[in-house]
Amino acid sequence: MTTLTRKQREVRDREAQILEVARNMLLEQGYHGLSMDRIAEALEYSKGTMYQHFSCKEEIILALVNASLTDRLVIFRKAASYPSRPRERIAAVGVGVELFVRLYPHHFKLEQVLRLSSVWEKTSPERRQFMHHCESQCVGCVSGIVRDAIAQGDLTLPEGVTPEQLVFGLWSMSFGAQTILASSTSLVDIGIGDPHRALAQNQARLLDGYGWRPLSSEFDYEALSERIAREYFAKETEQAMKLAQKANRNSA
Amino acid sequence: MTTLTRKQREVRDREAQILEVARNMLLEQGYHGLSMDRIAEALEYSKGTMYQHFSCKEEIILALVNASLTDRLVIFRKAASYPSRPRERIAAVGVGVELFVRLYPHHFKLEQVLRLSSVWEKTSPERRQFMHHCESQCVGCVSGIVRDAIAQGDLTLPEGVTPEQLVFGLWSMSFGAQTILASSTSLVDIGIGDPHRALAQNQARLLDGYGWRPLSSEFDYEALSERIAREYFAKETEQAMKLAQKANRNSA
DNA sequence: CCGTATTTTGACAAGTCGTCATTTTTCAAT
DNA sequence: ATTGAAAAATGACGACTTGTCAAAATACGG
Repeated sequence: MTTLTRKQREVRDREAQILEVARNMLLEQGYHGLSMDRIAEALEYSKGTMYQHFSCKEEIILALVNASLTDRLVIFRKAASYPSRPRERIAAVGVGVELFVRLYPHHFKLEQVLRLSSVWEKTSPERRQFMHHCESQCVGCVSGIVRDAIAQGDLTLPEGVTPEQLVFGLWSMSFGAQTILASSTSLVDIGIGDPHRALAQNQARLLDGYGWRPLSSEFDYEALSERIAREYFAKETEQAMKLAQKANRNSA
Repeated sequence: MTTLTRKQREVRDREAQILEVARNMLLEQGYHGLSMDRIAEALEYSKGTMYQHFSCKEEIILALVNASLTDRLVIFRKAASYPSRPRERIAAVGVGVELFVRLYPHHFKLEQVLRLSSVWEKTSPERRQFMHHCESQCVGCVSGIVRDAIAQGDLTLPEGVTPEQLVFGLWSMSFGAQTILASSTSLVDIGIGDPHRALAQNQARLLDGYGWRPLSSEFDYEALSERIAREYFAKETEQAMKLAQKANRNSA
């Protein structure tokens, strides 16, 4: 397996370096702050070499997004395998998403850039496909849980409503909230003190609205989430903690 | 009132022309397709003149967004004044948003661009403030309805849940769905045939989840929405129809 | 008709991206 | 070691940005 020549290893490492530098540039200086010249300068390579790794800067952005999306899928799969009633497995997905957001605080900013048509259109079919794969697998994880709930009699969807429609509800709410969060300075002004909590509660209420049992009033939702985070996602939670501490230290 | 010199009128008209040209450019060629040079060329003015109207292209984008946002606020206010039970007034807001989306199909694409930090940061405080004003007024409209519902006994929010939190739920879901819609080619692949309908139903279920009466099962939600669109928003609906026809003609 | 005030202009500086002919490096075969 | 062909790295270049500003064109009151 490890039959990579020194050259090949060098190339692979450099790719990682490019992504690392690009991520920081994007984070610190936004989309316009990302420039091929400056990445090359930072790594002490020429611009031409950069273009041997990525055909344009949009490809770098998509590569970054795909990297976090890969990890998100791992989290989704683990959450969907949480050995419990479907309603609790959905809660585990919610916990997973929150952990993901904490582990990749930049992800939604990048995804936002990527969704611009003039950025998206420059990306390669290969990377696009990979992204779509990750996305549809994530949707599939959740709709699988929905189907299990129906099979077990915990949930009955009305005529004409598909599991995917319900998943779309959770997805759009989560995506919307995270995007607003990532790009809005002042959510507190409007009266939302703890947006993550608000999101979790709203999602729970959406499921309640579909009559998915047990209803959020029938069990301690917060306690469950906390337990899932602490026990089932122990490793990820710890990692997120460390990252938060590091961020604190840097800002201090 | 009409004490504008010919010169002043010229200037005002030109501003409208700039926005018109810029909107089409953005729509047809995306963010990267918008260039000051090309706007100037299209209007047969020099670039310098453009910069007398807008200090940068980001300002143009925000001006466009503010224009549609102004109309959105009008729609929200009208919807909130729908003379009926709060639950139906909320439905009217939903109808209003859908009409808005149809009247300004470009709005969410532009808002998406605007939310990029590197775009937002270049805009002027005056225009930012105007946008925030529109947004908080819209949120205020909806939270007013929520408060009315509580006062009338149709809705009881649990301890620690504010009306704004519920509004955040509706907002994030709507925003998320519209953004996904505006930037995703293939929602059908995932199994969402009619996203607008799916959104409306999910929002209704969210309110059901909070126990806001009458529940969506207790009245014909679709019929109500249709009636509101046809009767209460007659003018706007007709306008949207015309726009759709025009779009069809153009694509044919 | 004149002189000032305002508006318009487009050449310019500084900065992008992506290309591609040259140069440099690598490495297997001698 | 030496060679020479293949692969990789380079950076000057063309074509594009945005935003500025001295100079030219225009407007307009007296």
